[in-house]
Amino acid sequence: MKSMPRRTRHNDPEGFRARVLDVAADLFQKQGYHATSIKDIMQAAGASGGALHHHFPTKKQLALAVIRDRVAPAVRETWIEPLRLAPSLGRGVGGVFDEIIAALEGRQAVAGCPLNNLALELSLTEPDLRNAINAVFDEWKSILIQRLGETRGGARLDRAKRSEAAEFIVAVYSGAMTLAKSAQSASPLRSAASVLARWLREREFAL
Amino acid sequence: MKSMPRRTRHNDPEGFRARVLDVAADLFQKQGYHATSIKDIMQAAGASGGALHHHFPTKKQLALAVIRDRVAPAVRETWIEPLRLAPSLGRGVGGVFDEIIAALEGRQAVAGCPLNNLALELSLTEPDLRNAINAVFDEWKSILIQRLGETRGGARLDRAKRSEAAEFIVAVYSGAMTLAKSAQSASPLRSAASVLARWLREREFAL
DNA sequence: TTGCGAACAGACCGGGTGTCCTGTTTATAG
DNA sequence: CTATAAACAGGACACCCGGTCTGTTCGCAA
Repeated sequence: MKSMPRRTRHNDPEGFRARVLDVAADLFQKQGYHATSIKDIMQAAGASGGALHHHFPTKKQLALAVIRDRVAPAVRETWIEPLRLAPSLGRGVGGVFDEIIAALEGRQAVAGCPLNNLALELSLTEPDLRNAINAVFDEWKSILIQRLGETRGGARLDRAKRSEAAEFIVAVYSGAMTLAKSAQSASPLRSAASVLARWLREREFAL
Repeated sequence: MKSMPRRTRHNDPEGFRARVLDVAADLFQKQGYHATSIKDIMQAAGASGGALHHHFPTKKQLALAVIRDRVAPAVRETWIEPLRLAPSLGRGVGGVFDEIIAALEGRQAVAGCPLNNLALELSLTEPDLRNAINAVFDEWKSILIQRLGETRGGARLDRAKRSEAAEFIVAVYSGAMTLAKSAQSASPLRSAASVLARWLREREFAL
């Protein structure tokens, strides 16, 4: 059990861990996993090699923690929860796209979806990381399948067809973000959002 | 001008260059750019350091050549040309998906789309490579826009809307391939193909 | 045949990689 | 207060990275 918080504390493993994960998640997204050295992370986080190694024995384990404790929560926060709380699926999907596009226009560079980035760089060579990444995609798909079932059009479909539609929505977003990163522009996301919204309406998946 | 081909030739710059590009394209796709060392390439191609450096002074220039001389032609061969020659856009898109899915099932691992892989790993940090990658995406979009204009549904759209639809198709494929690589399964591609085919039909983009 | 530049071989370099190890400090339980 | 383990510091480690350098061989043209 944790003791009461002390005013003056020098050893702060949780704070340290959080700082390192923040920095690593940021650098992994901006530079990629292999292009980021642990020295980069040490310097950006103000961490010593010993401390880093104490909390994350290997770079791979650090990446796993980044996926579990940073990337997955980020997807939940920007996609899954808004989808769960939205009044309708159409509003939910549209709202998420709008949020992401708005956030993108505030920045000067399009870094892409962190889940996509790590998925393409690591899923083929690192099975452990692939599983962790895949779990997030599945969670994402699940909420879409669920909410799809509540729509007029979705109610007409069996589970397999609903799964198809959910996968399709995720694919549209992932692909549009890939194009956006390559073009360094939010425009592909706007296109995708517009076409996808119409698709949802026409198939009666919107409400 | 090239001279007549000799029987016994020891210096074979074109053959050497082709071998290196083949090997590099393969390793870049299977392991990623940063995870592939030039030593890996030397060993797999049976090339000496001096020869490699003579043809490709830096790793980045090798990557650029891989994109221009291997990745771009691959996209042209698997996507652009079939699209150009297809009797209709719907047949074209459907046929390409079928081909890719069939090719995937022959392999034991899903390595993903080489253009996607390189785009996400390099486009943010290497502007030169990003431009080369982006050019391929544009070429891909162009043929889609052109053929879209020949369809009943596409003829009703202005250039901007046609561009939106073209970007959408590319995004669906890219995203589905990302999911396929992450899941190590062709199933997301099958889902995407099915939903996309219906979308093309309903919007009268099929023929 | 000879001259010469392109094609290639292989050693070499400085710097960086991820990981480990030896200490030292800190917090807490007894 | 003392014992003990966790939290941290920082250097050492062996290896590998991308790139360069010098030297040799080849092909062709004069």
